[in-house]
Amino acid sequence: MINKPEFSIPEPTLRRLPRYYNYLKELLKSGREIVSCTHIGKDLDLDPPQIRKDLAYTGIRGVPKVGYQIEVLLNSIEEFFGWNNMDEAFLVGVGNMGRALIDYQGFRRYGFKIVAAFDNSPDIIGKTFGGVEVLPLSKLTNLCSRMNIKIGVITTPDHAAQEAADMMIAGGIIGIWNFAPAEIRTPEGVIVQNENLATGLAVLSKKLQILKQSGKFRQEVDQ
Amino acid sequence: MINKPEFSIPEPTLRRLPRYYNYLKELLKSGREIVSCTHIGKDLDLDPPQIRKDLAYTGIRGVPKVGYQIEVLLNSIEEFFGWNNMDEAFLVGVGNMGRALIDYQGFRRYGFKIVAAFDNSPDIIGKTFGGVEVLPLSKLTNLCSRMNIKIGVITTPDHAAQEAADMMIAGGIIGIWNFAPAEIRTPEGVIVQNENLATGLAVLSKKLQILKQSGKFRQEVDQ
DNA sequence: TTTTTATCGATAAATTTTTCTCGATTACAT
DNA sequence: ATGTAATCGAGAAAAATTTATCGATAAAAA
Ligand SMILES: NC(=O)c1ccc[n+]([C@@H]2O[C@H](COP(=O)([O-])OP(=O)(O)OC[C@H]3O[C@@H](n4cnc5c(N)ncnc54)[C@H](O)[C@@H]3O)[C@@H](O)[C@H]2O)c1
Ligand SMILES: NC(=O)c1ccc[n+]([C@@H]2O[C@H](COP(=O)([O-])OP(=O)(O)OC[C@H]3O[C@@H](n4cnc5c(N)ncnc54)[C@H](O)[C@@H]3O)[C@@H](O)[C@H]2O)c1
Repeated sequence: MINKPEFSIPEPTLRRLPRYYNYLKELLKSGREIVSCTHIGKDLDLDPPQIRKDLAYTGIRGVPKVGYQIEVLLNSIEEFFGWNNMDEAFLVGVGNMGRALIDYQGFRRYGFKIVAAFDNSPDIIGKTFGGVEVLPLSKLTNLCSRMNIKIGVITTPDHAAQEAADMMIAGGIIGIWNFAPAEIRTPEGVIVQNENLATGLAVLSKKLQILKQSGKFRQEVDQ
Repeated sequence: MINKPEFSIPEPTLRRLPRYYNYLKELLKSGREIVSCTHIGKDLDLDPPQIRKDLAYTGIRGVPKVGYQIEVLLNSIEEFFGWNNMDEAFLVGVGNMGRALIDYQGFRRYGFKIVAAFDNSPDIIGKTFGGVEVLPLSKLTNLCSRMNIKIGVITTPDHAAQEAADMMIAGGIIGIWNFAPAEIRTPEGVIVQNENLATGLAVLSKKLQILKQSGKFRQEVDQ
């Protein structure tokens, strides 16, 4: 890897934490107030020491023989990710996927909200989805810097992804959540998070292939 | 990890391969016929030896000083994943995300096709999206086993995910691609691939947070 | 009160994954 | 032809991550 930031938190840990969060949120809802790593491990099919280590990254401490208070744990994860202060984002490409993301309220929990959407199709410009009006692409860069938006979501067709990224970066965006299966070139200091759904599909189908060949093995898998 | 199948292929490799594939497909389109790992590494910001090792898992061999023939490489990856023979899948929960997936033709490339969709809402049952008619849930299990479907996609609300999974499994499904951020309990021999989008979002926002604090670092990130 | 048991934190060991090294191979230039 | 440079494959080394171990602690039981 040529470009590797100084990251003290292991990325696998970073990826597991939201899962714990969801799980704990449900657990709290179900009436439980305290939980141990052993218990979590059983439900999530993970090793308790790993869970303990992951949770420790958020700064939390458990009590021997007892475990963790779920509410405190949830707060600790929220704090760790900074989900308390909302990140406002722009989205480019209001097709099927774009609309799904705009409509979806579930990301609020993670301090994430799409506040404006852009498209180049006259058929879509002017329409409103989930309370967000679709604006012409030409307004993207300017509005972006005026509103001081730092996160952009790309849901354009693949061939338009680079162009969308360029406009976002020109507007001051430094974090791009890219759903197009396309490589985006960006200057230093811009983070691209590729959300390539085909990856999960490929992993699943390969595992299935192996399963079919070599006799049954066990379930469970993360993203 | 309690349940760990005998997997000879590293999962990170499995996750990088579709990315190579997309990239190489574009490269071929652009007129290039041969490529070296050094070249790929520059575009994808990965180390050449790693790429070489990843590609070797598909059984391909390169030529020193030259590299790989892109077309052969693409075939090798297709073969490796078995993308040549189509996997037919069922989908449950025809909301925003479900419709996006049904409409999307891009997964054909990976030997994946949604052939039937199910919902419990009378408003949606009977409608057609992307040539796929929405059927009532009650028909799922039976049709599933009759058509010998092995892969199911869950895009229901979180609270309905387990129920959907149970019906799928009753119908003989052994691979579940789950978009609901919920834990699904399955019997042994069923593979669950969780596609939790919040994971990517959390990783992005955490990296951004670190970036903002500790001065600029570099871009690039995979899913 | 004392013993037993579950769980924690810290650290060590094992495993997995990435990165490096080096000899071999091939194209291209001299 | 011969030498040079780019790239490969295989295996070693390094780094990261996961898993195991162990003493400490607190709750519950005896
Ligand atoms: N739909 C899915 O399930 C799915 C799955 C995996 C990946 N993706 C990827 O997500 C992206 C969007 O997919 P989709 O299904 O929503 O596609 P879509 O065709 O439904 O939507 C694309 C939208 O982008 C707009 N657009 C086109 N060119 C543009 C440009 N230059 N600038 C701004 N907007 C532009 C179009 O007007 C349209 O509204 C694609 O890259 C696709 O590969 C989608
Ligand atoms: N939309 C997004 O961008 C997004 C992002 C991340 C995760 N998700 C997850 O994907 C899932 C679907 O999201 P969505 O935005 O498409 O929701 P949605 O509300 O648009 O669609 C849900 C669909 O499921 C159907 N449904 C409800 N109960 C059902 C049941 N018991 N059996 C079968 N069908 C049932 C509903 O009729 C509806 O058509 C949710 O779990 C959500 O958390 C969505």
